[in-house]
Amino acid sequence: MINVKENAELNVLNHSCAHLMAQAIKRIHPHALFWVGPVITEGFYYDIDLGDTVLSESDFPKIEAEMKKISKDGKRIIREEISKEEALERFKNDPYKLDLINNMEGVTITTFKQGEFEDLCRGPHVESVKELKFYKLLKVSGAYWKGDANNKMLQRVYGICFDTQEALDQHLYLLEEAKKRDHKKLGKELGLFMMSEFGPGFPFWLDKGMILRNILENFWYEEHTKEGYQFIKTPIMLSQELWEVSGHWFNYKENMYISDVDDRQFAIKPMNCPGGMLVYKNDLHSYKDLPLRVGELGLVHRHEASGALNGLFRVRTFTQDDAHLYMTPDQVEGEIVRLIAFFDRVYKLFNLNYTIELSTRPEEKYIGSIEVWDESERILESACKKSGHTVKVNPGDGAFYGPKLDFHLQDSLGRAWQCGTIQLDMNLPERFDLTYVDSDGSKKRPIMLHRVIFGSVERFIGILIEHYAGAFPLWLSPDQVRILPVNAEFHHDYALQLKEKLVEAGLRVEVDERNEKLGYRLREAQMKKIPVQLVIGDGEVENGSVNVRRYGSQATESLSIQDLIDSLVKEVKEKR
RNA sequence: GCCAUCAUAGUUCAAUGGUAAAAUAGAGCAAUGGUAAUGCUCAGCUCCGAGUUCGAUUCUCGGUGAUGGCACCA
Repeated sequence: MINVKENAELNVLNHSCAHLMAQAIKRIHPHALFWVGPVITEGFYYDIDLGDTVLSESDFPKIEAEMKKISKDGKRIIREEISKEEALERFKNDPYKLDLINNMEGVTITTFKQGEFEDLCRGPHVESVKELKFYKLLKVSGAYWKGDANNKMLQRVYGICFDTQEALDQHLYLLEEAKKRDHKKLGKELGLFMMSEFGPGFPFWLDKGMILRNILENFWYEEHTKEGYQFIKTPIMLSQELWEVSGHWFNYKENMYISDVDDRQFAIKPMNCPGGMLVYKNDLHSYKDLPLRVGELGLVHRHEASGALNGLFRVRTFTQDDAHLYMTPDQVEGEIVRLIAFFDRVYKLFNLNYTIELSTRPEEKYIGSIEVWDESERILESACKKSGHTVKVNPGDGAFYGPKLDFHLQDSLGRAWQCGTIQLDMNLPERFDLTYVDSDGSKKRPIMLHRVIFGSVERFIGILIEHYAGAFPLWLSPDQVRILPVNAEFHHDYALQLKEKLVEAGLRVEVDERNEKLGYRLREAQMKKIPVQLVIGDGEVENGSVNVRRYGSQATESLSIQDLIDSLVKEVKEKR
């Protein structure tokens, strides 16, 4: 995907296009009032107050036609600097512009005018509306005024503009490709998971999806074992008192599912940490035990807003690949360097590129001293640098309990996903009074980190589905090999023997012996994106070979059974 | 939660104020096949509730769910 925002020329083009769209809408709906129309990563939008008029995508052709007319007319776009008084006078009938003007202090106020349409704007713009030729309106939605849910909702129209027809076509093509990869669609087609209206936001995992999940989770356990983690499983339901200690009862209650058990209230856990704290406190810890790395694939439930639900990307129950790390202050930096290397290894395996962002102390709502925050942020940043990463800083974006590093993954279509995170927690160790015994026999407070690599297993699988477009590498693929006997009857025995040998070697294999022509069965195997298809007929039976065709390739290759097994087993082992 | 759009066989979809066309998947029969669809037959559907109407799958309202955004967020 093209990042319009980072390309100065496209940026200007898109912003001018937003004005062009506003002008067209104003012509069609003279009562329209406009809030702001910025450029975003992919195009632009404009927030519009149309009173009772409702825009829908079916209005786009009309608006686009009007835009074309204005563009053809070719008015110049004229910049004008005006005084605040002049601005207030000129836009006196527009409450939205007045709001903007009244909030402008010590800046030059400029307007841009094209024909009859004038808009308050910082610019810059293209010279003339003539330059705006290759654009498309994409979607319409509601958006809160000033992004505040307490405010009224405006209508937001999205569009995008390019400097050539080819670039526009390319973009629209990528949007279509993304649709084809939609994990909700592929998940259904490949039998990975399902949704039911009886459980909105609660995915059902199907046979093939469970295979994928189990592979990922086993992989996770193996890698964490290598990294010196121990594993626990904490209950999904715990009493109110615990959530009061952790603070969730006061800060997160509206997102928790709560139930009466005997005479007490219990909550289903929205996070794993409080349970993890209890495990830590179950033992006395020596400084010699640190750093202590405790992992949990923890099933959590959160009552997410109904409108937020989205396939596997946003669900109400999910499994976090969580871990809590406890350490002494002087172990923090080394531990984070180690974590970053670990994250790197995992993401690389999936061919996912990533960037790291550091979120720092919030302006107002935070606990602990500024000195400790500054020191923690310094350590996080320095660990990134030592790992050879540049860090983007998001000032004030940290949690109230500590700063964090977020890992933003880029999938094969260039889209970004926030998955991994490393968070320093200055809150829970205090609340739960965590201690370890130091070398001098005194009790000390450990530093605690939360961290996830996948983020949630569900979301990560959703990303993988779209990233691979459903065609998983061999080691991840729920179905690895499909055996296709040319004639179900004649080649039956050979097919079963072959399957047995492959299964013996640890591969996931099915024989398709249905009474259908080879082409028919092969087509289905291709559509199910099964990595390896083995055709066996008279020739293969005769010389004990297999005919191999890989997903996505037309080429076929003849191999001995042993060579096939060796190469597939090697491929799985190397996680290719 | 908010705004908008949508809801028809397992799936993908057509049509209609007089209970619905098709493809694909499924079952049966015939065909014994060499790298993306063999033919025939059968069976299967209007999300839930109310209203308008002689009659509603179609119109209206409410509910539920989904999709695209907003707000929230792993």
